[in-house]
Amino acid sequence: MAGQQAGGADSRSLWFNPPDDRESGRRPLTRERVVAEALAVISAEGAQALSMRAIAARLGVVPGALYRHVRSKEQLYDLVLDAVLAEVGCQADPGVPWAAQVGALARRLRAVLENHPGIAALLKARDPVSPASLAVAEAFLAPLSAAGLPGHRAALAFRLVYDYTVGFALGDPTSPAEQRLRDTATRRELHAFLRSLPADRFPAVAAYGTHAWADDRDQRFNSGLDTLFRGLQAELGPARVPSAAALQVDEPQDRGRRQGRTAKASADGLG
Amino acid sequence: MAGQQAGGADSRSLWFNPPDDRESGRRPLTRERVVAEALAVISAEGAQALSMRAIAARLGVVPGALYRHVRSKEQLYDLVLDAVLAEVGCQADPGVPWAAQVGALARRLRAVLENHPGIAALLKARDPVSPASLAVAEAFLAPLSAAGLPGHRAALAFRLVYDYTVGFALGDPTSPAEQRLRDTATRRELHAFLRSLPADRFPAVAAYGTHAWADDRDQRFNSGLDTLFRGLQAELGPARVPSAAALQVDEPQDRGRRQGRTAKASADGLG
DNA sequence: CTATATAGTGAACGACGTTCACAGTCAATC
DNA sequence: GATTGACTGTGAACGTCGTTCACTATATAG
Repeated sequence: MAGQQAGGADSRSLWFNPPDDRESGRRPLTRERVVAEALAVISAEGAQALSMRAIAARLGVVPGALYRHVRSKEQLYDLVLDAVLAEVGCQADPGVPWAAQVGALARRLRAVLENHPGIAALLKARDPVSPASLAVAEAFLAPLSAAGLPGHRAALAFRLVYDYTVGFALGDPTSPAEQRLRDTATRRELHAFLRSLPADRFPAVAAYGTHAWADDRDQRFNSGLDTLFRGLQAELGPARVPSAAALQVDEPQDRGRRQGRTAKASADGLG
Repeated sequence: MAGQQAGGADSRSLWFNPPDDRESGRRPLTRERVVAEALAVISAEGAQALSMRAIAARLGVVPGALYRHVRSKEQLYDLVLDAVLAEVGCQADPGVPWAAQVGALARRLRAVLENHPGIAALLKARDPVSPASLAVAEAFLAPLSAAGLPGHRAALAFRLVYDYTVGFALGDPTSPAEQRLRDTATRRELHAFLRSLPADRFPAVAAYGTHAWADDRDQRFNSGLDTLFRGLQAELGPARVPSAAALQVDEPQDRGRRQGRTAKASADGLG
């Protein structure tokens, strides 16, 4: 909404349209622009490189100017987190089994978090209750409770999947440690080191350790989600356990239970 | 390696044991003392309050002096992480079912992490391969593979439980956000806020949200662990499958196992 | 045209990690 | 016993950070 005060400037000098505000110039600062630039810094150089001075420099402004639009760096963190979480699309397709819905959401959440390196740490450390975070929570809770989990259980299941996803995204693939593992040589070195461990003291690590540290992240994440869903499914009833590998394109299972138990849960106070 | 140069000092003067260093005096700095003081700062004021200058002040020393014993704050982080992980007792009781072993270990890990506020974030962000972290990995992997999970699966299961535990500990109960939730008034406020959400946009959050944010942490952690174990059990097969593959490990490995300095040397190598 | 609100400036403050020339101390050597 | 030399700790500095504050420029209202 902050667009067009350009008219005033135009009327002032007919001859010379200053190269102006069109794309980069003197466009006035707004909170949105500050947050957007913060996101740009994070995407480009990671959250640990986010400094007030860097943002100010990119905006062609002196550091102190930012404090007209943002109370503190802490508040900026909250705004940034909300903006990032808003990038998770929260529309769901109710025609699809619960595990597929929740799985797709978790995958989107992980993708968004890993596109903003270092943001997961902030998210976990602050855990703000913001509009976007509520939308995410709703998107998780709806299919879980529609699947038949009573309210309390649905909330626990949500936190389980959410904590796992954020926790996973924290081991961020652009961190120096993970980056080094991308290099085949260091990977070989790590393998060799792990295998060289004394077999009487670290037998399992020596044997399987390489999978635990160097395996493909996608596979690890999806496998974890599958295990998690199997556990939730078992909780849901001894019915059928869907083969979880292909949950993204599964056949519809049973629909029409949406809005089962909404009324009940409002009865229980806090435990 | 750094222990006992005291012998030399003793032999030097038979008559007079200088009142000295007994408790506080001029005792020389060592890497261990620096790390220990760092742990003390973290336990007392959290990891975000850990500064070189704070450690130096507590040790009655000028900041630059620390750099004689520690290359950088980064290296100090690695040393601190190893020291913290070493506090997780890794001796297992092979007589109990795998889920009990893994569960007990995960609970100990969480307890240790939450006793050092803010440490989980460092652990996740750095994920060092240190002596103590190898010991923890071994303690997780052994019962899992002994339970019949083939090596690859055991490694994935270990990472799943480990990532969940560390991720959970990250939402640290001493953080300002969680601390505020301890206060009944703010809790009521949060409840009221959640229930006041537009029921057409956030029905599930309005109904069950309070469990997701304000429920007891212990209950949440244990419930998550249970769900997780159910998932792993399902993966293990409806009946226990005694896979002959990895059973060498279910023999008690090393009962008198003091978790010693064995692999310590290699820690210095990777800093 | 003047008065007022406001967005941005420039300079500073204190805390941080880190470096470096120097001084103090002790063991071994000449 | 004096000299050397290796270390350990000192004091002061550098550059960066978040944040504050008195100021100036600007744009609108009366």
